[in-house]
Amino acid sequence: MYRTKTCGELRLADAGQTVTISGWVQRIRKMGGMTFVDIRDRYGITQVVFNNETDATLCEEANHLGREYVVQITGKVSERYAKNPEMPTGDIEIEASSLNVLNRSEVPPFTIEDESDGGDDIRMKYRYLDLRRPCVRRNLELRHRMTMEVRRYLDSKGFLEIETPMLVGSTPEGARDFVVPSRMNPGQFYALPQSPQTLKQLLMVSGMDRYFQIVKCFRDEDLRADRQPEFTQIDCEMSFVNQDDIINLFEGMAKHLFKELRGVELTEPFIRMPWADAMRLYGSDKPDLRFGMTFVELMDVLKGHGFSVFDNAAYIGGICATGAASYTRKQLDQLTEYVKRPQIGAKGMVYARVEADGNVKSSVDKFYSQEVLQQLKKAMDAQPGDLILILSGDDAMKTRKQLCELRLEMGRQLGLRDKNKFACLWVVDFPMFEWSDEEQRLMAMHHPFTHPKDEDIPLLDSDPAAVRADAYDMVVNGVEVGGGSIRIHDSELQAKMFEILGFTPEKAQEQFGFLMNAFKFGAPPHGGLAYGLDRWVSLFAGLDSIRDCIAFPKNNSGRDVMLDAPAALDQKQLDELNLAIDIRE
RNA sequence: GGUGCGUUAGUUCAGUAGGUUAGAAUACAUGCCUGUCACGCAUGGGGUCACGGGUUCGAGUCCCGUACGCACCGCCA
Repeated sequence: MYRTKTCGELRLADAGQTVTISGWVQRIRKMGGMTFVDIRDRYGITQVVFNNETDATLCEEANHLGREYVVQITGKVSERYAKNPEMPTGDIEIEASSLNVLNRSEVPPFTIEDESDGGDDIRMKYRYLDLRRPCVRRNLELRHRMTMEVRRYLDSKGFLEIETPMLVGSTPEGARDFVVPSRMNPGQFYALPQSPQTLKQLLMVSGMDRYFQIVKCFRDEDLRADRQPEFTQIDCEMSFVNQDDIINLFEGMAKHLFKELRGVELTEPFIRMPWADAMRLYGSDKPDLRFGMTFVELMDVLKGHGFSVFDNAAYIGGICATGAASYTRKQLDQLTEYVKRPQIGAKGMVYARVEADGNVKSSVDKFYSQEVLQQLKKAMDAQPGDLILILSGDDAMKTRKQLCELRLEMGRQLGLRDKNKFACLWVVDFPMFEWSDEEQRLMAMHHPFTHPKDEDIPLLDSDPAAVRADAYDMVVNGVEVGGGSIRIHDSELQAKMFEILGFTPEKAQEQFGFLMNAFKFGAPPHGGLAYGLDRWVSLFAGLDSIRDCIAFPKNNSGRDVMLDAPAALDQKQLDELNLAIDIRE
């Protein structure tokens, strides 16, 4: 038997017992005649004491242990002379009577403790050591608890967990596919699923009624802190439901997760904000509602006073930063530089302070009378001590996105984006299509299986860009944590959708014939939603990157530096797969 | 495809205006130490300053390029 107790469970009440523990050497403290060794396992750290007077040979052995040695220790649990209130096991120690080195360790490339890692590169190369650090391990424990709660919740609602294949066909719409060559079908390729979207719809045609799957999805696109090429979705689909049914059920799940995993009771229904409002008030389809600072349109107030930048602008929008009138000229210049960065692209920024006496002092005073500035103050609902920041531009949507970046930055600077505060909402009524400059055609904003709003179906022919969809995203703290839609279940409407998206009937049949055929055999009305598991865990754990809650993530370049993947194939493998490599410049 | 920041001891970092032999902490090794828990003290080993080129009498330091890492834009139905 390797152990009778773990390193996290012994307490004062256990004193007097003889126990055996196994674990890794965290740290050794040699005091001369006695030696303390901290032993770590997944459950905690327990101090073992070796005493020269009790057993000189054993104590000498302990002196030659190294960090991360794997050891098995038997001894008597005893109350410490000097207790450590910082440790859960700090009241006791084990007086060692035997020491068994189960495995030695080289000196690790970085010390295994919360405060230090070797930097991202070395952490990932030695990820198995990184995962020994409690702060990283806790993220995986949270992830486990979340998947368990998801299964518990969905099972209680009658969902069936059904697996769908990882080797599927490539689809043209959406992200790039990862492809897998078929040895038995020379020159042909599988693709890894970007999501089980069409398969889960087919399960609805099958009458499965309620499906879910905690499933890996694959997208061959560039990475970000919140984007990995393989990521995990909590993928769900339901039959005989409308948008409200789905939103209510999954809002319930979100509240269940908040309660069970964060101890946060969310009693109010989540706000349901039309996409158009989100864009108008926050300049984003995933607004961070932890703070206000909503946009106010100022064209009526500020145009026509001789300030040509505003007079020529199609859109002028302002935000009011409460209490920020004390911002210095330098801070304001830095903000201006921030919004002028190429990634944001604003031309400039105008600011106005509301002073203690109620007067407004702006960066464009020479164009505006105090009377007009008072109108500005009123429009912004600004109080003495507040700071008004204004952006303008030719293109309302682009300017709103710039203002959105400014709002988020101000929120950050004013400490309004507290990781322990949560603001949840649904963004609903997304547009059905968006124009792609690159492809010179309309693209599905959500995906091509999304049902248009019934009242907008007549517009499909006359004004497709104005059609709204039965699509919805859940947004928490400015993060899109999930999204879904009611699907089309009528093969004719689906065919029409492909037509608008620029598919010929032949192409549509070739790519999605299996789905449209299935719809001819009694497809029920259905819809669903997918939550991003990695993003939920990151949100609850307060992580900056989803990498930290994935056991073995890819780096910024999509590489696994531990496995050194991807890598070239040898010629024999290429031959078997009928592949030739031709790398272009 | 693009922008920004970074790369100095095993690790985390400092390195002044371009000037002798590149420092600190920590880790590691050895010794001392019987109540430590970031123990302490002493001694010691450890560096192709990412790589290549350039400017200069002289480059860790300035310039150009490359590689790698991170963040972001594009992209992500």
